[in-house]
Amino acid sequence: MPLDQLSTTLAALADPTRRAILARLLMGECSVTALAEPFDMSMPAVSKHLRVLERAGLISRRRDAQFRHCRIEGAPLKDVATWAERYRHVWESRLDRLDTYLEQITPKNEKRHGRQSHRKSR
Amino acid sequence: MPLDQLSTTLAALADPTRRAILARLLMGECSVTALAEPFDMSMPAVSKHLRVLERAGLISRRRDAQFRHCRIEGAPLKDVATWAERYRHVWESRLDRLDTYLEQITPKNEKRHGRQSHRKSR
DNA sequence: CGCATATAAACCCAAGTAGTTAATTAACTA
DNA sequence: TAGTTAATTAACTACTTGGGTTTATATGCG
Repeated sequence: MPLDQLSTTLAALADPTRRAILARLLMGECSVTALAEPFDMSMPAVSKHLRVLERAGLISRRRDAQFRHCRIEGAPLKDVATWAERYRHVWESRLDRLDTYLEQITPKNEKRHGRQSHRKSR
Repeated sequence: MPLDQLSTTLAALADPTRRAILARLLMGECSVTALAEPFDMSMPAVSKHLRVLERAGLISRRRDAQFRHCRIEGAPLKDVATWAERYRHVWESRLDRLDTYLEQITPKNEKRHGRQSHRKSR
């Protein structure tokens, strides 16, 4: 039930066809037919993917005669990058145990971080 | 249909509950019960979210007595950040090149059809 | 052993998604 | 005006997902 913007964006990106469409749009605007060409898929299927991308704000469309030209929009991608950056230290640190990281920010706490009062027995 | 790793990761992240779980794990390892506490949701529901996160490689679990401690894993998040970086110039360049391209194919009396205008004088 | 706690598994259900083909709208062209 | 092309909408099927309950399993303790 992704109601928030970031969830909508990530859901839209969680499909290889849609990411391929975005990659194609990196080269410039494109009509729907041209976008559909690389895929072994009917036009309506591509059209639905485009609607998902548009709803997520990842593309915009404009009419040009009988064509609809699609264009990539960067803002939601920036949100994704910004969100992921929060976790940079997780993949950059060589720590085997995040406990060590925790101790850096809460030095006096010897307990585990759960709020339950059970003590470990080993 | 996400068979590839990145699609699986993005699908797992496209849920606010699961992102909240990851944010919580940023503070350190945590039992399932402690992770579930902030959510108005049954334990099995949380357990399912954890399974999705684990399948995506975003967390790992270890048994500790009757507890399962969850730990965040950074590698898939790095993949997301790396993927998004490909599009950095899209959100940083304010689409100068695409504007130029647009002007080539449509004279300046064309009308925007949908969203906010990215047209700017520069 | 018997009970409590922690978590997972199995099953149901409603809603969403991804694809299809067929029909429809919109715009150009002759 | 009719015909062609571009793209979307409609109607349908199959599958997945996120939630719920209920049941099962594993561990620790008295």
